[in-house]
Amino acid sequence: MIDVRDLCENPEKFRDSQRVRGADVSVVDAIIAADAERKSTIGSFESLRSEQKVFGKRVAAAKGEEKQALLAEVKELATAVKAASSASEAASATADALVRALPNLVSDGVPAGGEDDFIVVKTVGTPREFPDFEPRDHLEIGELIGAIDMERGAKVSGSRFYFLKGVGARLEMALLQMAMDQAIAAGFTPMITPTLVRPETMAGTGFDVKHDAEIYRLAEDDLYLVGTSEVALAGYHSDEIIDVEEPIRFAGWSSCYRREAGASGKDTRGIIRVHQFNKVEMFVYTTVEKAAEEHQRLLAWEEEMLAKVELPYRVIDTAAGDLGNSAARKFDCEAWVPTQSAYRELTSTSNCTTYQARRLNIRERMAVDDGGKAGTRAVATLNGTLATTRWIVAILEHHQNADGSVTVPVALRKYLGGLEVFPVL
RNA sequence: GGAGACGUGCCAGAGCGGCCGAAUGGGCUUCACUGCUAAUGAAGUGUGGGGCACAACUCCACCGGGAGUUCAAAUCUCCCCGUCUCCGCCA
Repeated sequence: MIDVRDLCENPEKFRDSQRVRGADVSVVDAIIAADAERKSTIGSFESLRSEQKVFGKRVAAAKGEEKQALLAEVKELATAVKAASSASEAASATADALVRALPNLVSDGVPAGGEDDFIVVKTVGTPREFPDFEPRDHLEIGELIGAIDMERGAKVSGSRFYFLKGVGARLEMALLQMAMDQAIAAGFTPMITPTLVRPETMAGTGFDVKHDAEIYRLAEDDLYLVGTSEVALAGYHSDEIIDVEEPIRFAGWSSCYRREAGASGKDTRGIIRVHQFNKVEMFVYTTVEKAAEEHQRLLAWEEEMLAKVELPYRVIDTAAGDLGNSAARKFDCEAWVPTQSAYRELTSTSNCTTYQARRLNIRERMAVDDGGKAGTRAVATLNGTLATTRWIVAILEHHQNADGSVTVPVALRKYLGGLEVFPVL
């Protein structure tokens, strides 16, 4: 969530942010009003409560008849306190709900508009031409080399489920391992995270547990399957005061689960859009001041991975309306998928500034000059993809040969026992 | 799955209806002492929120989380979460 004090002091900044997102501007004023109401109800509760406490001391000191008289008198006050208390709780809850529903303040420079209004930051490499043969799509190749079995995935688990088999399974492990190794070399702490989390953790990361159709729920246990290890990694330091003098960098390895509820009919072929996949995700806790430059670093690490698998790609600066609630800015790396003649998202890195940290109550201690009191403030969080199952799509298609075999990118070979080609079976 | 114990501040650990935001010890910070280190002494040392100038000051809330009893709850009751111990069961 955002900083309410900031919002009350600079409402126009937040209205602008809502505008570029194409979101409702009036909520800004609704929040200001709700916050004023919250303050006024807290004020009346506190003065009544204070009065009650003073009275309570007199009751404790008194004896016999005098005590009985005081008790009779204070009972009325007690009901008034109770009423004021519930009024202030209700007002706080209302204000809180409004604030939590407000998406993050969009960073300066983010293009306005929706999904199609992104800016291409740069394009790296050139899409491969296929002058000598008609390229096969990743599923056709995957079946030829015995890497992907969609049919049996559907038989066992339903649509959008699959088996990775043989070189397919090996490729995925190689990819993720290479991502982990790169992260570790860069100073990240490797993490294998829970994939079922509590509602508070889900909500803290910015997901709406009740309404988000993407989330798998285990109603019986009130647990939620994560769509990314970001959720668990953000929750890791919840309700803590941490030291982010040096950025805390985690590389999370986990399976990810997505219902893909709004995507029926979209990307139905192959493993480009599936209910379950694996991912290595970078997650960073840092200061607000350092967040933007860290964001660039995350992007650079993603590009380093893309270079290793030798794929042409472009980087886009996602438009405000397509940011999601938590992000203030988001860069996607999209690799060229030959049979679709399109760039498809392989990585996504978001700067969530203090949005997630506020929801999850993750703070840092501020520096003090002399022996005075040290305050706290929310940290910034960022995340970015290093590798996912979807990368297999681009790798198989881009590196395919005329006979259906696939040349293994050089950097991956050492993770595949030196294998240079995935042969047709 | 069954039985029980516990959950307090940075840590350890008291408190078990009002005198408790919370003893005591350790840690940490500052100051003093000291040739340096150590030792010793003194003071300070939570978070969030309201009033107010986001100062001083003052008030309110917080003793795992939530609900309740009471004029009053860290302290009593209930629910949830977590930790530990024992028994059973099982990859």
